[in-house]
Amino acid sequence: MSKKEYEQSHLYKIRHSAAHVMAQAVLEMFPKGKVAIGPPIEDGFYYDFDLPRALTTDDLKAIEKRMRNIIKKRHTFARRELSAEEAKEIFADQPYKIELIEGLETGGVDEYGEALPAGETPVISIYKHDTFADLCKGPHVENLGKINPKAIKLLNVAGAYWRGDENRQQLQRIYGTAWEKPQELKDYLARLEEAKKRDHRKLGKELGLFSIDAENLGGGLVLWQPKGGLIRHIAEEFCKNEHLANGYDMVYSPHIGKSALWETSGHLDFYKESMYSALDIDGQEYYLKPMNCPFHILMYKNDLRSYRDFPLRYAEWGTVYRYERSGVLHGLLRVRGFTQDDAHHFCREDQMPEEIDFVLKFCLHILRSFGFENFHAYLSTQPPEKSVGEAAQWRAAEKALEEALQRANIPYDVDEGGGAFYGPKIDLKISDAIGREWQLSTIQFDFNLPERFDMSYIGSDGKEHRPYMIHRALMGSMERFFGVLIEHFAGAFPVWLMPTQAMLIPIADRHVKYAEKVAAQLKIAGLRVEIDDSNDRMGNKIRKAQKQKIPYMLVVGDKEAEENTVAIRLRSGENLGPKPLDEFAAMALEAVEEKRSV
RNA sequence: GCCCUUGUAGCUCAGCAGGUAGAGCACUUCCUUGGUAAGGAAGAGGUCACCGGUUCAAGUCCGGUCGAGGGCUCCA
Repeated sequence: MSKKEYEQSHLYKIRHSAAHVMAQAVLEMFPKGKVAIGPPIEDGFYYDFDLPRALTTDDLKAIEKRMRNIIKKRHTFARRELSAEEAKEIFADQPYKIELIEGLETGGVDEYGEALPAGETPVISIYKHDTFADLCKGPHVENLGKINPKAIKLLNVAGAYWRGDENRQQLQRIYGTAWEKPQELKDYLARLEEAKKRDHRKLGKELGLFSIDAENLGGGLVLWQPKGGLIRHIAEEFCKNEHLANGYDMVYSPHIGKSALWETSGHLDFYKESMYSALDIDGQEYYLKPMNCPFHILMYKNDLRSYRDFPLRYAEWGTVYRYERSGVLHGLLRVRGFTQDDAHHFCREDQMPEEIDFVLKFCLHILRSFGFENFHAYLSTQPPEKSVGEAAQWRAAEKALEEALQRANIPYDVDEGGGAFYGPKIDLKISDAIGREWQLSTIQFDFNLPERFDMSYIGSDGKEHRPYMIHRALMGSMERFFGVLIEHFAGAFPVWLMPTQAMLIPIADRHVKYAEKVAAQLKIAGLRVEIDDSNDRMGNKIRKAQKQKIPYMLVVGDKEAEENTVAIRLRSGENLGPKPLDEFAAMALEAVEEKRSV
């Protein structure tokens, strides 16, 4: 369902109406409470309140109960349009509503304070049910009988700033969810449970993939433990080889650079709040790099460039450091130090469409190799205010991006005016195994840096020209990519990525010798194999391997040792029975080759 | 950074009218040699995040600091 369709849907009305009911319930409990705004959101709704005290989980339960009682009375929703004066009278003791009404009065914003499309004048309307009237443009259900009291639930309370501005009043936001049928609510709650089980922070700990030691090391700084490190190594090796096979040059650059570099690039003007403070080296200021581009540009400028050199593709697994406010750090998904699979393309204008086509295809190839199949792109075009570069350049670049998306047959939305000041871009989001979207890849034009660094090449006309520059990251950052990968596969990675691909499970001590022989052979065949020679019974060895999500469990006992076989159990629980060793090796290697799971 | 919640053994958690720390799993050792998700026993492991206060006495109450979780804002 698209955003537009959602806003037309019955479900949207249910949620919007549930938000009003919640506001009524809260005001009944806190007559002096102030209400802010309460829109439907994906999967539910929220409402912001300014209350005399902090809400507890018991309050949530009480509010929820009250909501059910209100709903059962099946009040009808009545819409009424009114003048600003009258609205101000009605909401005289609701300062947030007054502010919204004033916004509507002067025009340009809707009742949530969001900017309206030019030329649209807002109509002031209220919706009233029972004792509660709210400034609202609707739509709502006709009456509360349309809401199933068993299909709503309040989820949590969180802080939120009035109008998202941290300098203004902080409000209490209650999040709730509402559905048409109780079963849908149940399914939704089950999805939340499933998401919790897949949480990469939990799995990262359980599977020994990575750790973050905020106390001793620092928040947002990731330690890749051996198993996670191995997965990263395999992923990087694959990707780097693909890059080399596709016309990229692999480059390396240092982690710091002189302040002059960042002045030229403009980062110290526009990006300083995301950069760490300067290091003093022999009286000179150096900065930790938040981006790799200036380095690649210096590499470009190291030589006189000819139009014949293009396209030039510099790729680097570049580790960058960006200041993120402590409250936003989140596992691997939001960190302070991370490694981008970064690259910069330099080309001529006439090559640009082809270059975009290439990079998008290459990007999809990489993502598909890791098991992502569903993509959604967002094309962001020139912002209406302040941007660099000529309009013709922007149009040509936007056209190239859009046509590449069409050729690649990727569904996309256009975010008019959503581009950065320095160029249009494509952000590519992937959907994971349980339907959540994650942004990984970005392909972005840059009309700014070539100018700032005065980059040039000699064209066929013998004159100097400015090259086109394209930034791109496919996996985005290794950290975020890994986090998404963990959640996508719930830790059960495809065989080629598993740190341990097969666990040998000797039934008794006397079978360890045979297991060692088998392990040695499988290692020679190129598989990553371990032996569980612990004192546990077979059942527990299987349990341990299963919990580690090891794809193949190879049970060996008297029978197997005698017949030179292994009894194969898959992590799916399927038991394939005894198979000759080379048959197993061929089977596992095929799964590796095809980047399949089991 | 801000608001709410929160911080006890490697992990998951109990301990609560304030009276000198507990369980399960994991770990070590021993017994057991067992055919597809937990065999048994013993042992070791914690200055209850840190600093300060109240008290005869603080894991437990109060204040501060440092972390974590859910959000806001932002983003690879």
